[in-house]
Amino acid sequence: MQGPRTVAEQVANVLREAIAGGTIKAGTPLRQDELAEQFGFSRMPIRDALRQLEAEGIVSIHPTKGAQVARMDSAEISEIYSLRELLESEALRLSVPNLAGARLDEAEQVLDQIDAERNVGRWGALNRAFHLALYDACGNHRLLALIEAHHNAADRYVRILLSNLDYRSRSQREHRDLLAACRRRDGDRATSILRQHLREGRETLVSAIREDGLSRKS
Amino acid sequence: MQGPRTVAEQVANVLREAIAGGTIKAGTPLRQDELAEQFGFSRMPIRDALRQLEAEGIVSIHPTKGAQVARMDSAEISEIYSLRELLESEALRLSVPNLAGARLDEAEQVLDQIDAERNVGRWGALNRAFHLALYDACGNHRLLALIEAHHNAADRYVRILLSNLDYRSRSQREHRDLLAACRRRDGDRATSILRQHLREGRETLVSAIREDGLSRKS
DNA sequence: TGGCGTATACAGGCATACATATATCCACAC
DNA sequence: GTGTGGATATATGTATGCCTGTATACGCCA
Repeated sequence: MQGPRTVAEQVANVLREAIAGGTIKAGTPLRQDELAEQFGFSRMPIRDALRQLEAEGIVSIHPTKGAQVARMDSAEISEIYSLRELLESEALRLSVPNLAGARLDEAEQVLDQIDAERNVGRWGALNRAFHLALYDACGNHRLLALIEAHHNAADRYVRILLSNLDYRSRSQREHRDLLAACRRRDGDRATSILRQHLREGRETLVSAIREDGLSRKS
Repeated sequence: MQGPRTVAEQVANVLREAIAGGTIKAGTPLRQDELAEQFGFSRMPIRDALRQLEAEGIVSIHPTKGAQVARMDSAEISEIYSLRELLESEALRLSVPNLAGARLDEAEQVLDQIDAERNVGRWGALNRAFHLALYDACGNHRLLALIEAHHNAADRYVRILLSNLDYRSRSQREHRDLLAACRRRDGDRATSILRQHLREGRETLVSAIREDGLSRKS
């Protein structure tokens, strides 16, 4: 696994992280000239990067009007969480019977890291790593790719969730319950916990967005 | 609804149709300057078009190695059909209670068009139109977008299916059964028919690909 | 004779330059 | 004073050229 081979990929990675971390807010116009100057490259690789991010649903591009960080209202958040529930419960169901013990140990280590991690910015990535580790043995690469894409799309909102300490500790309890069910090879129980986990995440997030007025459509 | 606003979109549409229709076979390298000369434009909009098609999973791009029409082996076809089963049965389940009678009439007209249509190239689009009409009232735009994306990705293989007259007549019978269940608002029966419909499609396609040796991985 | 290194050719990534579309603002007419 | 039309500015879309990386083939050395 080697790093990005093209400038466009590097730019896409930096922008994705900046957007997920909240450095660049939703609705911010992403001007090609501006970004090109900031990154020290020409507009071409920036164009490629923006197209890639558009495909990931992180930015939206309108011809001749340019790109901006995709705005999401609570309805879209809700849609993404519904899809996560559908996709991830299926992946988990397929994965549990094939999950190697080593993979479960890895997942547990990730949970310990989350408990120990003090840098808020890392929680999003660790949270994703935990979930993906459990689905890894599902045997459907495209399903995994879809799940990862939806994690990316919702990442900056998940980080809002995780910055809430109450939610975070409850989330960790559910994570450990989920892991235990996987160790028992109890796929039904595991998917049930996962669905509940995601439903709570959606509800917490939607109400947080509603009251903070983060929701605005273009 | 206006046509493509940029050259890149036009090129992407033409390439997508050419690939879906079998004019450009799987594994064919898509060279930028070659396509640029054929289309009469420069390489830049062709690059943009290829990036977009890559995002749709129709072509695969490797840095410094260029783009080629994505090869799919029977395992990937199988993955796509599993995802279609998951996504479309959920969409149908959500949609059935809200389906307007007018939408069902439209779907029925599409079925009549399929029976009447003699141009094989049109069947793929009509088949997609029928399915999407049934899911239209599911209320989740992202789910619909995912379903449409998977239809595009598998389109050229679905056309192989539909060129088989036996499969096509059986498919039409299932389509009409499906429509009838929707009219009765019997969501459970409808999703059951849909799952069976997709499973048969997958099996027919996988065995057809296996014996025709269409499957080769890069 | 076989394997490794180098050279050459080809294709894609990136930069620079030019064209075009859209939005905004100002002026003029009603 | 308001509305409309045109001009201008700005940002994106497109064209072209150069550079770099990779693959392949040939030659040399072991």
